[in-house]
Amino acid sequence: MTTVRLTLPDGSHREVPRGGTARQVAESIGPGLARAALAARVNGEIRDLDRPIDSDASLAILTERDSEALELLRHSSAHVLATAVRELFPNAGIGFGPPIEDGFYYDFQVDRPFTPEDLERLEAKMAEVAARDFPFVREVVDRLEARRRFADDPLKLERIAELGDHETITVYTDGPFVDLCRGPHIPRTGRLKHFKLLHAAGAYWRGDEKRQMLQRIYGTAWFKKEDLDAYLHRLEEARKRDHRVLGKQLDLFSIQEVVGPGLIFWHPKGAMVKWLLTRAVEDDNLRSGYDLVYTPNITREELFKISGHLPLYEANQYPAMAAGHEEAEDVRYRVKPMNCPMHALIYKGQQRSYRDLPVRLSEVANVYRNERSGVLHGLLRVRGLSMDDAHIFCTPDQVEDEIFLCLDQVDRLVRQTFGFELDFEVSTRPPERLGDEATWDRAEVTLQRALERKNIPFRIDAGGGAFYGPKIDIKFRDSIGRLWQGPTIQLDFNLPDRFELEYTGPDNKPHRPAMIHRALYGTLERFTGNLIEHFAGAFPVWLAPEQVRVIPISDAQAEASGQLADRLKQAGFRVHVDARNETLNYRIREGEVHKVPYMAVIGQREAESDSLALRVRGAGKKQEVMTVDAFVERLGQEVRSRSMVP
RNA sequence: GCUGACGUAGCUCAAUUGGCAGAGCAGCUGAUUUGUAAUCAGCAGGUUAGGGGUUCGAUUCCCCUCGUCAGCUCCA
Repeated sequence: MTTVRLTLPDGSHREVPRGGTARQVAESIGPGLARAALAARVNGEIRDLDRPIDSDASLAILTERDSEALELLRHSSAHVLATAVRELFPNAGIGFGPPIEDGFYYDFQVDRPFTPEDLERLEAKMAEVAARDFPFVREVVDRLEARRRFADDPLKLERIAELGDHETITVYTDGPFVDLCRGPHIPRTGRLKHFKLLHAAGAYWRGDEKRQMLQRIYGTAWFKKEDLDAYLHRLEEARKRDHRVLGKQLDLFSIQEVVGPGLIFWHPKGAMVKWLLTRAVEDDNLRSGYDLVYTPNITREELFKISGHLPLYEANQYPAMAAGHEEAEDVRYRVKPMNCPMHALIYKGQQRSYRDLPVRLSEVANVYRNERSGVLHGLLRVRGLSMDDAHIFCTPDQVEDEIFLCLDQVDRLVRQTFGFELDFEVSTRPPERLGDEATWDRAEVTLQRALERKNIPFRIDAGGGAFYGPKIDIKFRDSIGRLWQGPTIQLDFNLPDRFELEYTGPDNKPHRPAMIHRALYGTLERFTGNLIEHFAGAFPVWLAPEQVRVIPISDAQAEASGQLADRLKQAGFRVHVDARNETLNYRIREGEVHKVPYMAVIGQREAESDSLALRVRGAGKKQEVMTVDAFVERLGQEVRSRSMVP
C-alpha cells in the first residue's frame, strides 16, 4: 500500500495511506484537534476535511482560530438557510449564496417576498437543521447528472450551462438539501450555533436589472456567542455615528420634503464645516499651481451635445428647460451635471502654447444630477452636489507627472489631514463609451503605471470607468462599512477631440492636449458626510463649527465672559457664550453633547485673574486653569497646524 | 427605477379587538444664581406625510401619491 507524505506547518511530517484525509491526520495528532478541525489547507488550497489526499503535500488543519474557517462557516450557514427555505418553501428556486464580510446571503426565487415573520420561522428551522448535525457531503458529478439533479431549477441549470467543459462539477448535500456548489464546507451543520437572519431584500438575478428580481436573505454567523453579540452591538453603535443621525442632533444640515430629496440645506454649523473644507482645498489648489474659475450653472443644451453627455449621460441629467424670453423657442437649456465642458471652453477661448501647459482650472461648483430615487442616501448620495472639481490640460507626456501631483494632493489633503485610510481602484472602460479602443488601452495603462510608480496598491474595477475615460477611484468606508467613492482622478482623451482643443507645439504645429478630471474630496456633501462619521461628529478644533463655548458660573461673571468671547473672536476663533439661566452642570452637559471642543468656564477666580478654566471635550472633570493669553496661543497653534485635537 | 418595511408634536417614542391622540426632551413664562454631564413649577405645542375609500366612527382597515430606511441596479 502506498502512502503520501504530508508536511505540517511546524515542518514535521506525517504519512497517511494514499487517499487518506486531513481528518485522519488531525485524529492522529490528538482528539482535541480532531474535534476542533473544520477544514484543511492542502498546498495552499482550502479543502473539505474529508476530501482524500492523493499526493505529497503541505497540510494545515484549520480550526475556528483561522479567518478562512469563518468564511467557511458563513458559506455553510448559507446552505443551512437554503435547507430551511426548501423545507418551508418547497418550490423555491435557488440562486447564489456566498459568504460576505461579517455574514452571508442567499438568493431565492419564491412566489411571494419573505416577511419578517418568515425570517423568524426560517431562523428556527435553521436551528433545527443545525441541531440535526447533518454532514456536508461532497460529490463530483458529470454535466448530464448535474442537469438531471437540478432539472426543476432553471437558475441552477443556467449556471451549469455556463461551466466550462474542463471544470469539475461538484454538489454538496446536507440532509435533505442538495446544492450545486464548488465548496468547501465545514464538516457538519452542527458546527453552526451562533447566527442571526438580519433582513430580506430584492436582488436582481445575476445583478442584471433587466432580469427577474429574486428575494435575498442576509444573515450573520460566528463561532462564539460573544462574537455574535459584539457584532450586533457594533451595528447599534454604528447607528449612533450615522451622519444622518448626527446631522440632526448637531443641527448640521437637513433635507426638506417640499424642496425635494437629495437637495441639501446646510444649516449654519454644517455650512461652517463645508466652508472650511472648501477653503482648505482651494488653498491647496492655489499653492499647487491651479487657477480658480467660476462657470455658469445652466447652458444651452448644445454644449452637452458637443461634449457627448447627450445622449450618453442624459438619464442622469435634468430635462431641458424652455428658452429665455428673447430667444427662439427651440433653444433649450440644461442645468449642468459636470463642469468639464465649461472648463474646456475656457481652455479653447485662447491660443495655447506648449509653454502654457499644463493649464489647471479648478472650481468648487454646484452641479445637479437626476439620481434615481432609490440610491439617495443622506449626504453620501445627493442630487445637488458641490464638486471640488478641476481639469488639467497638458501634453501627453506631462500626464503622468500631473497624475502624481493629484495623488500627492489627495495624500496631503485627505489621508494626512484627516487620517483616512485610502482604498485605490482603477476603473476601466464601460460598455457605453466614447472613443476608440487604442485610446482606452493607452489611458488605462497610464493610470495603472502611475500608481505602480508611486507604489500604491490598487484593485481593478473592470467596466467601472466614466463614459469618456478610465479613472482612479479612491474609496472611504461609512459607519457600517459600506464603501463610497471620494477622490477621483479621471483621464480623458475624448473631450479634447470633441471640443477640438489644441496647443501649438515646439514644431509650430497644432497638437491635441490630454485632459485630466479630478476631485480631491469628491463632493463636499459626501466628504462631509464621511467626515461626520469618521469623527462621530466630534470635529477637530480647526474644523469645529463652534470652537469655544464660554460658560460663566453665575450672572456675576456674565460681563467678563462676554469680554472674553470678544477677545477670542477678535483673535479669529468661533466662540459662543452660554449665559443661560441654567445650572452649570446643565450647560456643561450641553457643551459635551454638542461636541464643542473647548469649554471655558469663568468663575469669580478666573474673572479676577484674566484666566479661564478649560474643559476639554471628552476629558471629563480634568480641567486646566490657564491665562487667556496662553489659551489663545494654544488654540492658534492647533488651528494653524490643523491638528487632530482634542 | 426595482423589492420589502416604515411615516404620530421641533426631536425620541406611546396609543387595547376601529371608540375623546399621550409622555420625555427641546420651546415659552416664573422661581432659583449655580465650580464641571440634565434645578423646580406652570404654559403652550397635532388636519396622525398628503389625497381618496370602507365605516355610526379611522392614527388603526383598503387604494393612490410623496418621503424615509435596508438591499439590488446605478454613481461623486
